[in-house]
Amino acid sequence: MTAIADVARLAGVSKATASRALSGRGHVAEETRRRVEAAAAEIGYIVSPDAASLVTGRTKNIGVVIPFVNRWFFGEVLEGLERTLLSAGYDLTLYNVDGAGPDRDRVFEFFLARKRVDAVIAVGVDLAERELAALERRDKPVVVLGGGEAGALGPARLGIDDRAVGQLATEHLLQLGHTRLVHLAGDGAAARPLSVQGLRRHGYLDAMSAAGLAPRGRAEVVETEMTMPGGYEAALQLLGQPGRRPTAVFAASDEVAFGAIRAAERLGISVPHDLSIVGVDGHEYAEMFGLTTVEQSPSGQGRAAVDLVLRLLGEGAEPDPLPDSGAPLPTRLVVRTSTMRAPL
Amino acid sequence: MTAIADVARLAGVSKATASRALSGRGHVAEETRRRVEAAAAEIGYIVSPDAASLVTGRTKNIGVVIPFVNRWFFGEVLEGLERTLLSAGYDLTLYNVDGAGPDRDRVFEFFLARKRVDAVIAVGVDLAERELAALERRDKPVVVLGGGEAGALGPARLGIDDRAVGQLATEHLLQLGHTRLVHLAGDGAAARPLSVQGLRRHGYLDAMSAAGLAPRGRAEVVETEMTMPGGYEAALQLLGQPGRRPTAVFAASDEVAFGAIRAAERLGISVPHDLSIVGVDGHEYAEMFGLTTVEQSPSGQGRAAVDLVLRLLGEGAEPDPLPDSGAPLPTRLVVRTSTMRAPL
DNA sequence: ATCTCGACTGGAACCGGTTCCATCCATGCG
DNA sequence: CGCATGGATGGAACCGGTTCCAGTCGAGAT
Repeated sequence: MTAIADVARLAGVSKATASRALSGRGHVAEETRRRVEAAAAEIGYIVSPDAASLVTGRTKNIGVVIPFVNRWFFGEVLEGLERTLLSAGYDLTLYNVDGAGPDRDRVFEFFLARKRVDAVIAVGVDLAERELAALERRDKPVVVLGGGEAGALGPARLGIDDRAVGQLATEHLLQLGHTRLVHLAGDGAAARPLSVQGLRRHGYLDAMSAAGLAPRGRAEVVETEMTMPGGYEAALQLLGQPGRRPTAVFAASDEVAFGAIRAAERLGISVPHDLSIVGVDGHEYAEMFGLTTVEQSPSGQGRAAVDLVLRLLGEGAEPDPLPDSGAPLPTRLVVRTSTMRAPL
Repeated sequence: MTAIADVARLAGVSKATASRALSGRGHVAEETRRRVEAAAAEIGYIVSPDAASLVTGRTKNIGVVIPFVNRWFFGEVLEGLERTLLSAGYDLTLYNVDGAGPDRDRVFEFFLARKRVDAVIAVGVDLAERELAALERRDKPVVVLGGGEAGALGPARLGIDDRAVGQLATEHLLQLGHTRLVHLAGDGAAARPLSVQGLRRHGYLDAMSAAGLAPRGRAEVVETEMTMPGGYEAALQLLGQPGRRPTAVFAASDEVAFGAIRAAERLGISVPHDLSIVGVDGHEYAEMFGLTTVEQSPSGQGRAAVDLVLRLLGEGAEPDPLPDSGAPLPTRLVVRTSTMRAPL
């Protein structure tokens, strides 16, 4: 119902002219345009995106692959993506994919391979060669946000410098005079050195050895799920044992740090007097917890990813070839009350 | 590239037959089907959803309108929706809309009005009359999950019985002998009695007056944002004042409860000895906090919403007209260590 | 042996737009 | 004044499928 032919008839013009008038492409007399627009408004006409994309080959729809929606970082990124895409007139189709498995294959080989999305933004997922190849074959631009090897060939990458983040957080603790540190790392930090958690761990180790600590890998690293309960359990374990406790903890994410703070309190260990804790993310709740953290802006990263993908799609009149590509997104240390000078 | 015509040519059949073979509609000889499928596989053919939906009128795509993605309940619902839709072969297009404003209008009047989604699932948003009408006019089924008036006309509704939840939580505290209760309600609980927070508040008030408490509205209700910092600030305020403190708090959500627990600890008030706290949601972190709560299953609700919407779209061979419609989704009280008998 | 029926297949219309191409016409210029 | 130029418009092809309709053919019924 209410196809463009109806609009054309009502306005007394041809389909071709109606299409030009409404889409703004090509030459249409000002008065004709007005007539067509009036006709369209009168019968409540809205273009069929299907029909349009069938011929233009563009869907104005971006596929987003994301492993979690319920972790703060990912949720923020998703919101940033959505808002930005929406205001650019794009739809966002969500694919919640984590780990491997048939579901994941189905997403890449069927859902994303169809002509329903113009491009793909992958947030915090390591794309397999095969998956990338499948997308490239249908030549869909891919933007990867977070994790992975920066500057590698293949898809456009975007993200903070996680290794620098690990260094920065660790150096903050070292400068406060701490020498007994522990890193609560994310699962798989050692096994996947190029993952977010792997890079943060690497930065931690760098800073430690630069400070002359832990020459033979004695710097402690404990891996745990990057959630609040993950941090809680790990810290309970770590701090509950008798013997020399660490005086400072670098948590791989703010959520882990929250859990650690709570565990410390539970054990009667005062933060920051007995234990300094630093996280990374700039979580919404960091202020409430008084958490010192390395802030990043996930929603800003979402925005940046959209800007990049739209540029790859040739939107926005191509202001420049491809600017500042490669430069990591900004982070900054925010000192609150969870860290202090080490006890003598 | 690689249209169905190519497949047909390669298999030596007509487009019509190729289409029938691949979609499984109509009669095709077994051997022909095999040939067509082999041809499709050989050239890596995948149907164009645009072309298909242009003629069938169905997009196999559902629009989801959700106000937050970064609150636990909503994130879980979203995951549930996504997983279920995916396995039914549907895409999920996300519209992150909260409050009012031009963005919201744009979503309803443009994005959702186009022929790009078959139906709409609205999670925790109050649809305006006008918005509903716009969708109905393009006859798109609408399923509303959470909030609003149950059993009302218009869109299909689905959700837990929030009033009963409020009652249940409150009765738990009353049964433990508490008489000085406070309800940490969500923003707008009093102003919008049919919202989730409004109904929970109502249930609380019901239980209180049934117990003979607060005959003249003396039952305390404090409104705050339904987040952890929201609960933290409100509880700090509430518990920090001198004078007779409440001995029990019913928090409108687990996140609020977590904030309240933390505030109490900060003030040196022991939970549960000095203060009992009960929440609602069954948050992933509830166990870690030892929080007594009224559990619901947001991801299960997402699943249920998808089932309902697919039934409205006439999928699944219509097993029954419309079963158990109207029955609220299940909840249950889970007692942990944040509540105990009132001090004498 | 003829008729009927139903499985199987191909031709062609159609979904709703966009865009190429040709035509028409009013101007600007030599 | 003739002609090139370019804006405005319409006709028609096309994007890639699905589906209606008609036709063929073999098997079972009469």
